[in-house]
Amino acid sequence: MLRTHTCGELRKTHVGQQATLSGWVDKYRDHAGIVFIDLRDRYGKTQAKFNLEDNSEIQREARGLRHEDVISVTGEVVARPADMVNPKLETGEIELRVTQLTIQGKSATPPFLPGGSDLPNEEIRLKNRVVDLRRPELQQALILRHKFTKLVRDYFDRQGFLDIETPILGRSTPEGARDYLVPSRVHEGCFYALPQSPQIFKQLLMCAGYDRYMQIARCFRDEDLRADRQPEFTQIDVEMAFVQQDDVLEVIDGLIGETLRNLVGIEHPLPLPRYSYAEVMERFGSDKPDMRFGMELVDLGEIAAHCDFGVFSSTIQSGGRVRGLLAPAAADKYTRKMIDELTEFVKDYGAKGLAFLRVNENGLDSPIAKFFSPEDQAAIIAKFQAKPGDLIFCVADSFAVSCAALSALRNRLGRELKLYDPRSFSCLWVVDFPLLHFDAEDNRWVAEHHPFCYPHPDDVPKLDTDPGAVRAQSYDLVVNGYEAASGSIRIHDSAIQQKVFDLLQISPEEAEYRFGFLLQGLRYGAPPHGGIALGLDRWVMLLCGYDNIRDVIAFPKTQKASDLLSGAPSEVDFKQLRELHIKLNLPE
RNA sequence: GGCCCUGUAGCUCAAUUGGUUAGAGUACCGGACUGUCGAUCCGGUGGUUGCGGGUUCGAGCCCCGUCGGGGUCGCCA
Repeated sequence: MLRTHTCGELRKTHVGQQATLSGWVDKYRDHAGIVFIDLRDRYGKTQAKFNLEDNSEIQREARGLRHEDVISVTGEVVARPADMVNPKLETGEIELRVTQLTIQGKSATPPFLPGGSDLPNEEIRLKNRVVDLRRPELQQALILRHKFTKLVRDYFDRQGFLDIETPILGRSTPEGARDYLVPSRVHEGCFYALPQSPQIFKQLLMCAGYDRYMQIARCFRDEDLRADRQPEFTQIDVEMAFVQQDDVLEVIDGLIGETLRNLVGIEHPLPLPRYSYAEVMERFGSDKPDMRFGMELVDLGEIAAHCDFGVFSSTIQSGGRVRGLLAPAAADKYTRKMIDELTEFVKDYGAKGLAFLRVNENGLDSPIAKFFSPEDQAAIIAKFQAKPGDLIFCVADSFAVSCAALSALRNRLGRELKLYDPRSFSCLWVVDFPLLHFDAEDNRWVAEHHPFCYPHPDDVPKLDTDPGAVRAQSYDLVVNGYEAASGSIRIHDSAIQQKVFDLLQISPEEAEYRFGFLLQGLRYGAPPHGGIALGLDRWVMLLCGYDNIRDVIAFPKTQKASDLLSGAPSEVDFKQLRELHIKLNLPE
């Protein structure tokens, strides 16, 4: 071994022992007669000391060491003089008095220093990912990711789940996200699709009798990226047979409890609270509300309907909603200019404007206050339970727009007003999603989750009469405002499946052509089953307290889905294309 | 596809708002220094201001286009 200990390991108890450490030169301090090297590996840092009197040859060599050189050093672990202890280092009570030095790998001048305080921009970091990955923050994130996946596998193993792999090269299925396609050499003109999720395969495994399945599965979706979305990402994929919705939620409750307890030391109350989709949309305007703080939406419909403010009253008349939220003690914190900025912000979500009301000792102070009678002003204050110094924002629009605008505003205000501890966790289930929504553009019903999602038993009759009111047996796990998992009970009854296909305007022939292999699986004795998938990258991001998943992925892609390190995607040889029967037809 | 932010030395940033030779810290190179830990001190190298046009006596700064990076809306069953 080229080391006897790691760079995070040595303590006062090792004093007097011989030790060999290997690692990267994090910092060097050259005093001519004495040279200090902070040697770094993923376990920590240890100071190596090269004294002229100990060995002049090695000491001279040490003076040539530079950042990121890889070296091995051997010597005696010695206690530092009391006034030379470095409390910032775990190993700060000792140092290694070096008598042997091997330069294992000299480094070219690095583009930036992993130990530096100024972080370069992300483009530089991604192009030089090897250097970036040496940063302790990134190393800790990947270590936590490992601990999480291990905890997940152990948890499901204890519960009797089998880890089974499913194909990466699959069949393109319609609906859902855009597929990544892989051309077939053997089958001219045919393509595989990379899985958006192992959805159909895990259902087939249920039909095949593997009644508890889990997999940490890579998924691919060719859609635009976000801070929490990569084109390839990892799901903790779970499916269970002979279960109902409560059974799935219970298993996941246990996993979440164990995860938060073991990885971040938080006892989250269990079972996780459950809210209906209708309730969270009404109270928070979002199907993934951040419950670390309150600031619930308040309905002003009654007052708006009869007030003199035309924007409000006409919205109510045309079937829209007037709702608002209260920013506590924010009246002085938001100047008119800042409120104008918030108005622009909500316009991104379709709102046409943002009304605001400052609450003071005398009532409401606002350009629109004059439209409200003293009684209505008092009623508004009462509804919001407003106190002097508070600031009320209102949006008048369709239900959908008021939800989108106010929930975005709520998240922003919660963050800006520091209404919650960013290290805290708030997890909840959202259940009873609608099964379908009507796509006005295409003039048809579209599955909210996916076409195999079982309707709520009480709502099955409504499939014929009022499809929009049918609830699904589907559920999302929401953590700090992120969709952290999503799943459903699946249809295993071919008559109901047919009914859903009918609503989705998928003909029997088309269904057979597109999902024949699933329908065939369901035909030969299908058990009731359901499952869920957790977004692994998002979970690790949340556990780390980060706000983008690139910092928990070793080699992530940019917003344009390219890998700046390897240069993917790239052009390929004409020969490769010819073998695949592909002719390029590029835009001008 | 839309909107917003961004690109100046290897890296992090500045440049008195259009004005002379684009600066600083750090890294790198050379020198001094035997207890530093953001070592210190002295000196030095380093720039097609992402790229291409335009306006102007004059552009890092203004305009148009384009490329890269980030955020977001649409999109993501």
